[in-house]
Amino acid sequence: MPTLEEIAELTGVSRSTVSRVVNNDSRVSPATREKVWEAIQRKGYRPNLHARGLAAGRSNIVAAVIPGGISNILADPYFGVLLSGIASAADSRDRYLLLSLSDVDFKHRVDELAQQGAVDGVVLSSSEEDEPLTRALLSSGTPFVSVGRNSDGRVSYVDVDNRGAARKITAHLLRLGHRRVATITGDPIATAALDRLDGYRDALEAYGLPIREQLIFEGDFTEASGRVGMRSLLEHHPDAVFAASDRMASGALNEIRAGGLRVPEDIALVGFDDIPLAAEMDPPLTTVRQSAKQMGETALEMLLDLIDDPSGPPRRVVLPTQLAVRASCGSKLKSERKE
Amino acid sequence: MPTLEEIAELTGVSRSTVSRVVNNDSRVSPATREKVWEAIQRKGYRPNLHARGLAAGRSNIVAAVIPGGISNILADPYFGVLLSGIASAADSRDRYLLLSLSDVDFKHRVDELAQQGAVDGVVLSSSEEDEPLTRALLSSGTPFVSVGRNSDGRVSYVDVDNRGAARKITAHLLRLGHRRVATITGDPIATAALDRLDGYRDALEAYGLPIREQLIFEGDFTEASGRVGMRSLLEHHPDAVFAASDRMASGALNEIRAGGLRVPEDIALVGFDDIPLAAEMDPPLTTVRQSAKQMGETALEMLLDLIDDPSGPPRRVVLPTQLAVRASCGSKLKSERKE
DNA sequence: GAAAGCTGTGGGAGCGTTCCCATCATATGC
DNA sequence: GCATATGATGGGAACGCTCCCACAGCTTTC
Repeated sequence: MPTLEEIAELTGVSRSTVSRVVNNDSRVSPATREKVWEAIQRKGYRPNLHARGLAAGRSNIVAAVIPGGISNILADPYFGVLLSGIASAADSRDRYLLLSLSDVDFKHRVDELAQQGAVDGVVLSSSEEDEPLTRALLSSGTPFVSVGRNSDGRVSYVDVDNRGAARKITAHLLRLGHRRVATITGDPIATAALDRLDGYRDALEAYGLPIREQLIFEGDFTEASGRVGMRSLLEHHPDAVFAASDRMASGALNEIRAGGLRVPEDIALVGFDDIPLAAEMDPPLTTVRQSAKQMGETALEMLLDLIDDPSGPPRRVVLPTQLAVRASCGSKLKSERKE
Repeated sequence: MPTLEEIAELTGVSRSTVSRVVNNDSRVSPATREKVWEAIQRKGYRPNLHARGLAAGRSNIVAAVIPGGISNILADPYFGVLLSGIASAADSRDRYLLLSLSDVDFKHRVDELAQQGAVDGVVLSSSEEDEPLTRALLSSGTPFVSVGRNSDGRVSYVDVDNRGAARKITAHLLRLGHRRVATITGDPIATAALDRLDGYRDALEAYGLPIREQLIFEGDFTEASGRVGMRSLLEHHPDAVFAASDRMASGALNEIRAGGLRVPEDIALVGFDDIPLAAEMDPPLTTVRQSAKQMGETALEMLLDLIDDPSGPPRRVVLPTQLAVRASCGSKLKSERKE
C-alpha cells in the first residue's frame, strides 16, 4: 500500500499537493489534480487511518455505544436494527464505526476514546435519562447524539414520539369500546417506558376514564415480564391490554391463552415496536411502528453535523410513528359487530 | 489528556522508560516502575490509539465484518448475538471493535483497513463458501477467522456441527415414528444450509428411507420462505417437517395452521437455532440450540492468537449443539400414545 | 509602474508513539 | 584487575499524514 509521498514522487509533485487532492482542497490546478488522481487510482492509494488521526486530530471514526452490559442485548431486534441504521449511514458517509457494548469500565473507555481523539464523536443509545455516560461525554466536550430523549438542554437527541404513539394506540382501544384498558409498562428507568405510560394516561383522561393503578403493571420490556404482568392483571379483568413492547405483548398473549381466554374476543391486545414477529403472531399484533433504522441513520447524520460545527445549538429530532392495525385489537371484530 | 512525554517529565525519567512501563517491558527497575505507574494513574494517562497504530503498525483494533448488505441483517437475532459475543470478548481482551456491515465497495474497504494496518485482524461472518472477501483477506495476509466453515485449508474457522445436529434432530423425528419427513432448507449458497441438508439426508439413510426430492423445499432462512415452502410441501402430505431455521419454522407453522392442520398432531415441526422466540411459540418449538455468542467469543480469541502468531497452522473449531426438545415435534404425544 | 492581491505549489514541523542503538553503571568471569 | 556480560535508562529516527508558512509567477488596483 503506497504512501502519500510515493504518489507525490510518482507524479512529480509534492506531498502537500497530493494531500490537497485527496482532501478535495480547491487550490489545485485541474491538470495537476487529474494527474494525481490517476496515480492514486492506479496505485490503489488510500490514506492511512492512524496517520491521519494523529496528524489532524480527527479520525473519521465514530463510536456507537450501547450500554446495558454484556448481556445479549443485540438479541433484541430493536438494537440490531438501530445499529444497522447507524452502520449504513456511517458507511455512506465514509466513516468507520467503532462498536462498544461493554459495561466493564465503560465510562472510562468511552472517555478515553473521546478525549484522546481516537473517535470524532459518539452515538449513545441511552435509554435512561440520567446516564452517567451522558454526563461524562458532556463534560469532556465530545460531540455526541443520544438515541432517546434527554431533558438536559445541552444534549442533541433523536427519539420517536413515544407518548403520542402510546396515546394513539390506547385511544384506538377505547374507540373500539374497551373500558377496562390495562397496560404493562417498560422498565421505568427508561424514558421510553415513562413516555409510553404517560401516553396511556393521556388517552384515558381524554376519554374521561379514571386511571386505575391495579390495571398498570410495571414490566421491563422482556417477554418474561409480559407474561408475569399479564398473570397479575388477569385478576382485575381487563378487556384490553396495551403492552409497551411487542415482546411483552407476546408474553402476555401466551399467558392469556394459558388462562383459557381468547385474543381479541375476550381481551384485546396491542404492543409497541412492530418487530418482525408482530405481523406473524396469531392473531397478528396491532402495534406501533417505529423505525429504529431511521433513528440510527438520523442519529449518525446529526452527529456528523455536530462534529462539523460543535458550536451550534443542540438539535432535537422526534420521528413520527404509525399505527399498524392488525387483528389482535379486535378492530375487525368490533366493526363487524356494529353492522 | 497527558502524553507519554508529559508523564516522563513529571517523573523525571525518559519517554522510553514510560513507554516500557506502559507496555510491561521487563527491563525497568521496580522502583522506577512504581513511580511511573503512580503518575500514570494520577494523571489518568492512556496511550493514544492512533500514535500507537502509526508507530507500531498494530492498533489493538479488530474488525467484525458481516457481509450481506445494508439490509436489516441484525434484525436476525443470530447475528446480534454473534456480534455481542465478539464484542464482549474484544472488550475483555482490551481490544476495540470496528464494525462493518456495508456492501458497497465492501471488499475495497476491508482490504484498505487490513492492508494499511488500521486493524490487526478480522472476524468474518461468512456464510458462503467462496466469499470474495475470504480470498482478498487471504491474499493480503491479514489475520482473520471465519465464522462458518471454509474448506480452504488456509482458513481458520469456528462453526457448529450443522450436519451432525441436523442428523440428530431428523433422527429424533424418525424415532417418533414419522416416515414422511420433509425439510425446508436454508439458502443453498450458505454452507450451513448445505450441511443441514446433508444431515437430514444422513438421518433418512440411516433409517433406510428414500430421499424424496418433493419433500425437500429450497428456502432461504427467512420466515417468508418458510411459509412459501410449507405451502408447497403440504401438497405432498408430510407427517413431519425439519425447517433449517427457527424463523422458517415459524413461517411454516402459520401456513400449516392456515391449511387447517395442527402441530404436532397432524404435522410435527422442528427448527434450528433456538432463537428466543422458539420457546415461546405455540406449541413451543423443538429445535437445535447453538450458541452464537460462544461462536463470537471463540472466533475473537482465535483471532487474537492468530495475530500473536500468524505463522501457526490454521485452527478449526467445531462447537457442539444440543437438542432442545419441546412440544412441536410431538414427543409427548407419541410417548403417551405408546402407553 | 510599484504595491498589493491572488493562485498554485513546495517543504518544514509536528502529532504521540515504538523501535533501535547508544550509554553508563554495576556485576561477573578468569 | 581488566575485558565482558547484564541491567537500567536515554534519545534519535521513523511511522504517514496535516497544517502552516513561504514563495514564485500572475493579475489587479490606483
